[in-house]
Amino acid sequence: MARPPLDIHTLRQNHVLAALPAADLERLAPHLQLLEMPLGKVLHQTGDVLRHAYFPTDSIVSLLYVLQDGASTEISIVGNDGLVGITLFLGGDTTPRQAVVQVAGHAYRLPGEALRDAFHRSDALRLLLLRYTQAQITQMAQTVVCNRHHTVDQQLCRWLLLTLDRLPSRELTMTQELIANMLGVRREGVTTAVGKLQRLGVITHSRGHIVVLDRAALERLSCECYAVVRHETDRLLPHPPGIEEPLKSPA
Amino acid sequence: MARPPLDIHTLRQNHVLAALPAADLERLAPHLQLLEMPLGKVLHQTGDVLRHAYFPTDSIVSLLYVLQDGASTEISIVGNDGLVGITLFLGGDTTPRQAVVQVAGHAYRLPGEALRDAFHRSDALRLLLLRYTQAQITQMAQTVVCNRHHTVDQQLCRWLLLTLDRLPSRELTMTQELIANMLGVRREGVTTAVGKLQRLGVITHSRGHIVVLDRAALERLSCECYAVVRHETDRLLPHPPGIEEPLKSPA
DNA sequence: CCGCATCTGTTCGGTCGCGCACAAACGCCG
DNA sequence: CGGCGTTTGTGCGCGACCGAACAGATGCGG
Repeated sequence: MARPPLDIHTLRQNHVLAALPAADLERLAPHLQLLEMPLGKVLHQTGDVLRHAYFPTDSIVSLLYVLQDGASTEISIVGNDGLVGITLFLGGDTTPRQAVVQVAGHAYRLPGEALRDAFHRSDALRLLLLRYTQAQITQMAQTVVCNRHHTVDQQLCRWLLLTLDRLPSRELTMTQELIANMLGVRREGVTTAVGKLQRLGVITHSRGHIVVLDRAALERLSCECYAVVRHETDRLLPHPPGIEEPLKSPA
Repeated sequence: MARPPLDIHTLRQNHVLAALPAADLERLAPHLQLLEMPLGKVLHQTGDVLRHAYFPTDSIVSLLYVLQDGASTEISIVGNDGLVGITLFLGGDTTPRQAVVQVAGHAYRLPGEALRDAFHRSDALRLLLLRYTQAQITQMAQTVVCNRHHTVDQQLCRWLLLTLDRLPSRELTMTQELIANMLGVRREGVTTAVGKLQRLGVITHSRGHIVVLDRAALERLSCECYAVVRHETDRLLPHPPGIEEPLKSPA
C-alpha cells in the first residue's frame, strides 16, 4: 500500500489523532510528517532533548531503560493507541529513557513545539493526552508489579498480548533475543517459555517469527496484569468510532 | 468555616504549594484542610473514585499495587515534594492503585474539583503539576528496572534514601515487615539486608525504628536507580527558595 | 514487674532465573 | 548446493529469593 503522507485515513490509524476534533486535526496536519519506522530505529536516547513526538500507525515503539551495565527493561509500549513524547507536554525536556522501534512500520512525526502549542490551545487534545498519560502510568505501574511477582512465562504472555493489541495481525516478527531485552530477562528464559507455549499449541514460532494461534489461552496463561492494563486503557481511551478494533478478544 | 491550621508556614512545607504564586495559593487556601495522617491510613483503595488530593507536609504516602493474592509492591512514594491524586487532573476518575500512609504526619487535603479547577485556571499550577507527574513517571520507570535487575540489598538502600529525602530527620519508624511490603519482598529478606547495613555501621535499628548513621555509605551501596530518580526530581522540581533542603547530602 | 503480642533473627529445603558453554536448526547468499 | 551467520534448544552449576517454621528479643499494658 502506497501512503500519500496526509491521507486522512492513514492519519486516523492512530487513535489519538483519530479522536481529535476535525478542526484540531486540520491545524495539526501541516506539521505532521509520515515516517518509515525501521526495526531498531532509536527515536531518542537517554538524556536527549526531545524534538519530536511520534504517532505510530502500524509500528510499535518500546520505551525502555538501559542500565549502566547494559541490561535493559521495557517500561512501556506505544502503538497506534498513543504517542511517543509525552515528556514534551509534561515539561521536562529530556527523559532518562530510550525509545526504540520494536515492530517496523510507520508513524507520524510532529515537532515538539507544535505539540506543546496544540496542548495548550486545544482542550480536546489536552484531555486526550492527559488521559493517555494516565494510561501509560497504569502500564508502568503494572510492569513494576509484574516484574516483582510474576514468572517469565506469565510475563511473556502479558507482553505478547500487549504487543498483539497494537498490531493488525496475529503474527509478529521478533527474535527471542529482542523479547528478552524487552522483558529484561535472559534469552534462554524466553526460549523456554516460548517452547512451553508452542507445546501447548498456543503459538507457533520459527526464527524471529511468532504466530498466535489461541489468543484466549494466552490470556488465561497471562497474569492478571494484562487484564488490568487492558481494562484501564479501554476505559481511559475510548476507541474512535468507525475505526475497527484490532484484536479485541471476543471473550 | 473556622480553620486555625492555615498557617502559611505549614502550608509551605509542601513544595508544590510553596512554589505556587501567592495569588494561586490564596485562591486554593480556603479549600485546603490540614489533616492528621496516621500510619496505615488508606487514602484511597483500588478502584475508588478519587474525591481529594493530599499535599503531605511531614507525612509520607506510598502508592502501591495489591495483587489478587495479596502480594503488594510500592509503585511510588509521595512526601512533601508532591501530592497524592495526580489522577484527578489526568482524567481517569479512578486508579487501580492504593494510597497508604507510610510515615505518620500531616497533609493538606484539597477537594478534587478544586484541584481540577485550579489546574485549568492557573498556568503556574498546571506547569508544576505536570512536571511533578513527569517526576512520578521517572520514579515508576526506575522502580520497574530496579525490581528487575537489582538485589534486595540495593533496593533497600534506594528505598531508605527516597524515604529519607522526604523526612525532616534521619530516623524513621517502620517495621521490616512494612518495608518488605513496600519492596514486594519477604520480610526475612529485609531482615538480612538490614542486618548487613547494621554490621557495616550504616544504620542502627531496633523494633520498628531505623536511624541512618552514614548517608553517604547508603548512597554508595544503593544501585544507580536512586541517583537517577533524585537527579530527575531535583531537575524537574526546583526546591522553593527560603525553604531549607531536607537532607541534601553534603557531598 | 510479669505476660504477651510484636518484631526480629535464623534455619532449611525448594524453585526460579542467571551466566556460561555448546550443539542443533534454519535460512540467506554466493 | 554448500557455507556461514543468526537464531534457537539444552544442559550444567550457582546464587538469590521464597515459603514455612521457630526461637529469641523487645517493649507495652496490666
